[in-house]
Amino acid sequence: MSTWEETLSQAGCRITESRRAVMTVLAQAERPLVPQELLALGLKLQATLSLVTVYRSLELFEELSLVRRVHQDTKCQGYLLTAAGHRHVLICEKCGRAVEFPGQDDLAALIARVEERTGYQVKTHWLQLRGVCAECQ
Amino acid sequence: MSTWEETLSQAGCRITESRRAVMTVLAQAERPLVPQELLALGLKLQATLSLVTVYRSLELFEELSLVRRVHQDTKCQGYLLTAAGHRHVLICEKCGRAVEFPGQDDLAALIARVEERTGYQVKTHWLQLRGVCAECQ
DNA sequence: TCCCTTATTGAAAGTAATTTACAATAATTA
DNA sequence: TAATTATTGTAAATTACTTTCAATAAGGGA
Repeated sequence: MSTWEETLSQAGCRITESRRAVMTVLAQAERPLVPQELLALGLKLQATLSLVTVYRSLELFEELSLVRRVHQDTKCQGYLLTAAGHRHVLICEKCGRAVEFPGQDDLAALIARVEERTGYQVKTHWLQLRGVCAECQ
Repeated sequence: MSTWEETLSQAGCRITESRRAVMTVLAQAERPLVPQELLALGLKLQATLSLVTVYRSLELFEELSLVRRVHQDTKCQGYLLTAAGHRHVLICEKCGRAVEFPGQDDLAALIARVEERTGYQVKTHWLQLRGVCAECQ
């Protein structure tokens, strides 16, 4: 039983073929995928998969922090598997390939300074880099 | 003639009542607004304003860097006036109020390290913080 | 100041994205 | 294995956004 299946079980959710298909596609993807893409790829694994189920699966996975939403300048909506302990995303603007990297400590000082300046209490942060990957350069 | 009007003129665009209404609403807002909200508030200033024009104005303003798009967890698409020289946004998760802050230098070291590790060449970055503002604490 | 050019606008229709309703199906637990 | 009920797919509904096109109004020049 893989990690995500345990997470689902513990949350009282069922492990279905549809969810398995969506998860498998996400696990094999190396760039953020939109619901339509997930459907197209997922259909190869689960012939009866529907777009509605893709949306519902993503909603559930996101709640359980198994998946993260990646935003882009114009269109938002790309989903990526959450790599444990890694928080930030770097996307290639040519091929779309995404890698995650840690970077919490680097931001600690910045966040402390911002809190002091603004009076806000910072709860979460969200950093996304965009560039060109080694192969596309 | 205000700054944004000059920017528009120099780009060969006309200063219209509709654009003025959208800009005025944005200037008075202290949190990111979605197109629908901009329409509702803008109608008080320009009775014939339409949603289509709100979309088109935002598109133009964004091209000219007068306005920036802010992304939120679920709903994407919120627009905020660009504060000159400031790059990052901090949003209160209770009242939605947003403040901007500089923070380029802080990230330079992080970005350099990520480039080295991943082989990517980082072009742009995008940082958004979420927390609770002084009044909502 | 008035006219002329043409960028800009709103209405309406079109397309795409996302959500909801509901009966049928399949995952789990006893 | 049977019973319970979460989950699914279909279809329809809603929302978000874009395009078309004729009417309007901004602003440069007479």
